[in-house]
Amino acid sequence: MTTLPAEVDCQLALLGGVDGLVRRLPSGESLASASLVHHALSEPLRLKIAHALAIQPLCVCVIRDIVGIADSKLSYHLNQLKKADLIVGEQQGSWIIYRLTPRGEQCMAMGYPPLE
Amino acid sequence: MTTLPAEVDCQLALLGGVDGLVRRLPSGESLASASLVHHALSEPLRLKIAHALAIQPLCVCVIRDIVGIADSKLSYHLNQLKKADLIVGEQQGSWIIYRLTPRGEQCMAMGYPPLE
DNA sequence: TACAGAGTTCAACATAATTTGAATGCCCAT
DNA sequence: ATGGGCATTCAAATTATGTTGAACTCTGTA
Repeated sequence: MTTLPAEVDCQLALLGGVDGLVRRLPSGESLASASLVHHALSEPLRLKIAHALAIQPLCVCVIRDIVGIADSKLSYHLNQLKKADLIVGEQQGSWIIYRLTPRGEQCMAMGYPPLE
Repeated sequence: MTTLPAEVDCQLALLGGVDGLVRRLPSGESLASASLVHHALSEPLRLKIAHALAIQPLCVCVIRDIVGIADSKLSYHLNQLKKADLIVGEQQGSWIIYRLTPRGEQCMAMGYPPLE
């Protein structure tokens, strides 16, 4: 009598048991960094903003027209995207123009997640 | 005097203004569905579990050994991944074996997000 | 039937994320 | 140097999410 289902036990043995499998997983830092990106895009509002910026750079007032929310709320969400290094804002005259960072471009270009 | 920064205004005009840009964005449903996936993977713990299941199907007790958390907490997070349609559990004898769904496979295979 | 192992569920609690509106900062034209 | 437009910041209130441990379900076995 084994202590695990055969299907699991057998494949796991080939990897070197639980330890072997664990060694093939991304590091804690990689997981933490990746989960920050997921978190930033886990709000439909922020995802929409990211998609809009994937089309072209935009100033805050146009983004506001696109998503239809109050300024302070928008600032909050732009900040979340900034913290994940997906967007940056650059002052131009009295406007601030947001655009995707290189990382943001890469992320948006992957077409992730795949459609259902 | 324009009411928008030239860079933004000019490109926006080519798309048909704000309306034109909005028409090129994913639908509300697409955004909602995509954000569910991001949300499910926005916790390092859940992301780790997804990576482990990308290597091979596993029963709950092995997943517990991998992530080192209490049963009830693990159940909660497995359930979050299930709700996003990334994993499924199948009873086999006294164990439940979790594996990635086709959608989960697709997502994990994309190597998203790209490394910093 | 009764028991043990494998997982889940539940409700109470703790923590974290989001919303709101008022106050503020910055830039530019007058 | 004042005013108006554009945008951010802050603290308070709300809501969403995650954690905990005890109770429960289900399966296989004696």
